[in-house]
Amino acid sequence: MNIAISNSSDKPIYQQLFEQICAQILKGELGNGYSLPPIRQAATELRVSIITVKKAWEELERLGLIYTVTGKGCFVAELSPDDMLQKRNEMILKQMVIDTSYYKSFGITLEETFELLKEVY
Amino acid sequence: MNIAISNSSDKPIYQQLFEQICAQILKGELGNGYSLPPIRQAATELRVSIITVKKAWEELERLGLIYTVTGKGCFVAELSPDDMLQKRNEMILKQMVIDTSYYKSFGITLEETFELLKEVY
Amino acid sequence: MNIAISNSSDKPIYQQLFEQICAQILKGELGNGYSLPPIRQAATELRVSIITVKKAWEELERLGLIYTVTGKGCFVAELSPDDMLQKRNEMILKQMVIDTSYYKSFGITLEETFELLKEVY
Amino acid sequence: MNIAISNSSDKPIYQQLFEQICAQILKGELGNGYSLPPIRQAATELRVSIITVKKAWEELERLGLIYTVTGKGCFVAELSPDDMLQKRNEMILKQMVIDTSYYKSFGITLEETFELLKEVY
DNA sequence: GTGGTCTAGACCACT
DNA sequence: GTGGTCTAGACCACA
Repeated sequence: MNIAISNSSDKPIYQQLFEQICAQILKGELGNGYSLPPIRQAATELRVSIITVKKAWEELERLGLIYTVTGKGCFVAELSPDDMLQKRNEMILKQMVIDTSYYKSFGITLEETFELLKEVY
Repeated sequence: MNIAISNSSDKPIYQQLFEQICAQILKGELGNGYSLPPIRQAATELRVSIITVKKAWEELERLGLIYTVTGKGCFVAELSPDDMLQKRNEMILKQMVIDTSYYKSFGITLEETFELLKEVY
Repeated sequence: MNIAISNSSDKPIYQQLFEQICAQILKGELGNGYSLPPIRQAATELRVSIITVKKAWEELERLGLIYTVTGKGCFVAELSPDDMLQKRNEMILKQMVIDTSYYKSFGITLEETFELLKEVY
Repeated sequence: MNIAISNSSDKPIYQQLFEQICAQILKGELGNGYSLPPIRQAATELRVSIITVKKAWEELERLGLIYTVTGKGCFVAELSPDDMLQKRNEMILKQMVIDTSYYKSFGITLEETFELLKEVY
């Protein structure tokens, strides 16, 4: 578990939690069947409420990235590398549709967007 | 004034207003010195609160895109095409830094990002 | 709003809330655009926590039965009678698959199930 | 003993155990006087806790489907085919009352329920 | 010990 | 006033 929480961010804490673990799973950093820390322990370590952790975990479960077994813990779902790549692109695309609609509202072309993107990377 | 407000969007209404007018100005659609409609009129037409319109106008003024003449109204600032292009890129870049940090958290490369971006456009 | 909460039930409160409002919407008792009571008011009236109401509302929104507008309230989505009927059957079928797997584990036939069902109705 | 345990199910494990053995007894698959495996052995084979098995066995005994002879083991009670059929229907009916109350909350008729039931079977 | 749920009260952004 | 979020502490069922 390597999570960074920012209180000053405009993103809700549970969202930050969700995104970071989601990214780690889809990067393959947390192997299949990996056991996530107990929500209470995670809450204490990250200095957030149990409910906040739970909300992030629930979203992960809804996406099929983890599964929880009552009384035992939460575990990373077993996904093939292909599944993971596809799910990763799905998530990024979904966000990209929103992001680009903003860029496009300024009348920017795809090529110009590429140019700016290169600067940022 | 050609504005589309969406209640179902997760963006606040004043932000939607701000972004759309901002884009129109920087695309050159609203010429120098163009007079924005009075706040009350805009609020009525768009069926939003006066406060909401005020907030959007204030943000535009803060960026130097419009200026207010008390008792007369709000007008589009006089910007050269170069100024507009630069300001446009500034605004897009600023947002792009945030957007790409999300993409990068998944370990995606610049090339892969290009690929996905093409799909979206 | 005509909701009955039971603390002794084995179902979580937010689930009871969700199911009852869901049923009322799909029965057409709450017309399109009907404004749900503010979560705080609902919480007070039903003597439950804000968070509990919120959780039920979230589930309703996830199913597309209501939509929330920050600062304004929550409203019943606009669904055609056909949409409602289909969604109703979807929900019942989903539960029925679980229920019948239990019946079938006893080796009961469809006809015998009908007989018992008649008794219950 | 032919039992399938699912961790991903929302039903507690002891409940799954209970239901499956119960069904097997009432289907007549486990004859009168059949000796259930010792708790420890069952726990090992099914990879569950002894406590979990114990809980399931207790529930079976409470219903009079098995009886324990201290120091010897647990045995399937002697029931006539009629007793078994009646007990089976009792158990199914009890669950059906709960299940149908959910269906009925959507305003569905008995006939419509039949239709959906046919699809599921 | 684990997850599942709930409460009461709080602060913030938006309209 | 509305929804959105968060905390701290609590009780329960399950393994």
